[in-house]
Amino acid sequence: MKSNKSILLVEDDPNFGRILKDYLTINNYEVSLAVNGIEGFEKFNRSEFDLCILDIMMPFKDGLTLAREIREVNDAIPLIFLTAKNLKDDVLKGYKIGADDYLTKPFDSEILLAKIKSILNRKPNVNVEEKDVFEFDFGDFNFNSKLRILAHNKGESHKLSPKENQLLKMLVLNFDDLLPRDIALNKIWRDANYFTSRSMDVYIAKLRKYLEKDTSLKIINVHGEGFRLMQE
Amino acid sequence: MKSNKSILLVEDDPNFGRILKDYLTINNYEVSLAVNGIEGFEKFNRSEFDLCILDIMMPFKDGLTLAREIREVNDAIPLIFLTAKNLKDDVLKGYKIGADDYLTKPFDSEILLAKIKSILNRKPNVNVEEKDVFEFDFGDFNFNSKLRILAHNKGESHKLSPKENQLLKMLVLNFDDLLPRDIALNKIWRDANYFTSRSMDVYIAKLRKYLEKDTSLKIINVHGEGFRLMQE
DNA sequence: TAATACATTAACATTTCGTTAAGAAATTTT
DNA sequence: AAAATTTCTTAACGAAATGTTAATGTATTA
Repeated sequence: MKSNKSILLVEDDPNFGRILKDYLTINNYEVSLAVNGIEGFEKFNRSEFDLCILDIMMPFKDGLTLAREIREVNDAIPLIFLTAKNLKDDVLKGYKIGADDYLTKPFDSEILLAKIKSILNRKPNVNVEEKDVFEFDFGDFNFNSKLRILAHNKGESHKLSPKENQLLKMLVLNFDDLLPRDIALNKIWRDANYFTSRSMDVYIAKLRKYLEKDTSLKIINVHGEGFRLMQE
Repeated sequence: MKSNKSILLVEDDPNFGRILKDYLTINNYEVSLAVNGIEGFEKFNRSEFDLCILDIMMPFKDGLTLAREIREVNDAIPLIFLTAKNLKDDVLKGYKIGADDYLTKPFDSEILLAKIKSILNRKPNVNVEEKDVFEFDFGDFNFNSKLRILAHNKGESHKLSPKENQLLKMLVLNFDDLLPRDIALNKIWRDANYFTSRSMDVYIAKLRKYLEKDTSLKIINVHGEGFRLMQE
């Protein structure tokens, strides 16, 4: 029975890190401890984790930067931040990156445990089936979302910016179907409001410009709902 | 921005409740405020919410008891608890019931907002239950209510507005049967009065115009009752 | 036939979208 | 670390889509 969930703990204070690791281990989690953001990211890439607990204040690479890097690779894994008391800004930045929760040090270990359980219980591994496809052919294009390259059959290639890339990928994954605005906004911009919505429109316009080399492809708007990439 | 999420807020302090409700409303949530657990449970059962924020300390029926009742009916809806001081026991009880998060009063409103967004953005909790049917064939038409397209077999497609779309969907779901006026009004216009009724008439007229490409289809009026989509 | 309910068109108000451009912010190059 | 480049956000504004209401006429019922 390997039901033990594994946790990546990144904490620069060795004493505190050790104690916390032991506490979590006693409570049947498999814990990997890294002492800074750089080591944290290496460990993250080397194995699979169910949850990350990141101290925000760390030398070399802080927890927020690490979180951004992790999010680029994995947009689903739950993140919990540890922050010194009253650093509201850090907390909000954390949520903006896509944190699931935060705790202000010093915190109660039982509560951390409850949070971990709560977070892990509600996510029975959502993205299991979603094997990460990153190359697509549609219309006259070949699109590699890992290299962020959109190549036209008989034309030059185009490098895509991160946002262009994510948006196009979501459109392609929903080819001929609706990509709801809110879903794209919450996934790519991590917030759905007037401004992010305007920003998304700008990116739709950019993508339309790229795609117009194949006139059979269209990104059409469904008013009030979202966009649909289709071929006529 | 449409598709506002709705929140049930249960808080016995009327001043605080009012302020919090207003704050959330400004931030585009639809908030229903209840002043105690009893009223909270009634409201919960009367309509659909995306999230509940429950004060723990309340007269008559406290937040934890209310949460247990809610969980009996709905084991997925996110719950956030508000607790007065650091009443660790309450917090742990809350998580045991299946809370998603908690905040200790006084708390920062921006952080509450970030938490709400974080919880609501990991969406797949909500729509797991019923896969919505959204494609219909009737007469010479194919109707896709997700893309809001009404396509004629040998003719062009028609884009439908949200209200046209909802109304046609209700008619189709009641094909050959009566669609009562107030049912449609309450569902689509969220209110049944003289003006919404006139507006519905306008939309019935629009739909009739679309459907007249297939002369066998009719939307007939049942005087004083409603409408009936039928094929003769 | 009077009262009520329904049908249709058109004018208007509101919301959402598309696009360009300016300038922040981040990243890369020098 | 300064400069150049790329990426992203925000503003502005016109265009398009949507929704409401008024006005007027027609059908149904009592």
